[in-house]
Amino acid sequence: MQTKEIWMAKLKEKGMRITAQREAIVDILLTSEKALDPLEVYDLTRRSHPSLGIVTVYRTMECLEHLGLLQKVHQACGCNKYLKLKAGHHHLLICTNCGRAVYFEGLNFEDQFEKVAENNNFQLQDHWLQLSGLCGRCQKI
Amino acid sequence: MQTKEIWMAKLKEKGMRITAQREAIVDILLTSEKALDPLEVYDLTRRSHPSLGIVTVYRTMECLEHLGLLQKVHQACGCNKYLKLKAGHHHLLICTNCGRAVYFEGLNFEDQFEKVAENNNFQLQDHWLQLSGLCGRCQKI
DNA sequence: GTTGATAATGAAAATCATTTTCAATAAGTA
DNA sequence: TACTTATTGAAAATGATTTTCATTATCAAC
Ligand SMILES: [Mn+2]
Ligand SMILES: [Mn+2]
Ligand SMILES: [Zn+2]
Ligand SMILES: [Zn+2]
Repeated sequence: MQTKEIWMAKLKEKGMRITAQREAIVDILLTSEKALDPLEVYDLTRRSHPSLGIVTVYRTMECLEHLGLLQKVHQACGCNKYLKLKAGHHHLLICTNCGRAVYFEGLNFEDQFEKVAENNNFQLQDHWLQLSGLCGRCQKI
Repeated sequence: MQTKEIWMAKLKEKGMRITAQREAIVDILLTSEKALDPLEVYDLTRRSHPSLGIVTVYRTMECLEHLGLLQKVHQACGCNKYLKLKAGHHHLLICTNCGRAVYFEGLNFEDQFEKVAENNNFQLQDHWLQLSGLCGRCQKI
């Protein structure tokens, strides 16, 4: 099953209807290599679906976030950008020039985080790690 | 020299004037154990300075950020909160219940971050690490 | 395939946070 | 003290997001 089919199935599962607008928005989000904000999604989606309203973009993205398919990404350029979520435990590497986002794994700092929390009398719940730099393409420019 | 004196001196250094409003806002920011957004600073400062306008809070906080005295903190509850900056390289541990923020040091992952970036053909520029959990006081409630 | 209940849509209005404008005021230097 | 000019706060402007609501479209039941 393709990712898009999985996403649409999840929508259906929750009793939501499959509409042309939702399909178009999902297409954009699944294709994008970088996190997008609602206005960016709106502009990109309108190329193929000019009558789309931005309200529908807001509603659809919020809904996809609740379904665990999109996640919010915080960057210097804004905290209202969303990226398709990858299953499992990962962290992000983001290009400061073009915004390309890459999930990476392999680092495991949990124990050290636990120790720091303990030292400070905190009960650790979560952690947030994000790397930023220039992606391959953007280094050459 | 007290921290407040250092802050006021930095303002003066940049040709800015010392006003009662700025002093009151700085008092609140230096006293707070957690990151605050402009509206919170406004409410807290108005207790001692009821005629204060919120525009002045926005302007003062932006200015303190540019001076490197405040930093923006990103949290689930909002990305417009500011915390007094600590000199040197630190990371934050934030209570998800009360917002208390603690700087910690001692962890050094730079080499591993470098390696991850390299593996992904990125030129590393920065990293962002933040831990969250329940602080000592909030665990007991 | 029709029908009907109701979820979804988009335009417009409302709301909320932040920024800009501007006349009055206050800080700090001479 | 007098003067220059940065600062202030009210009000207006802006920009992003949310709400409202009449219309339309989906999809399950016939
Ligand atoms: Mn991790
Ligand atoms: Mn670090
Ligand atoms: Zn790039
Ligand atoms: Zn706490």
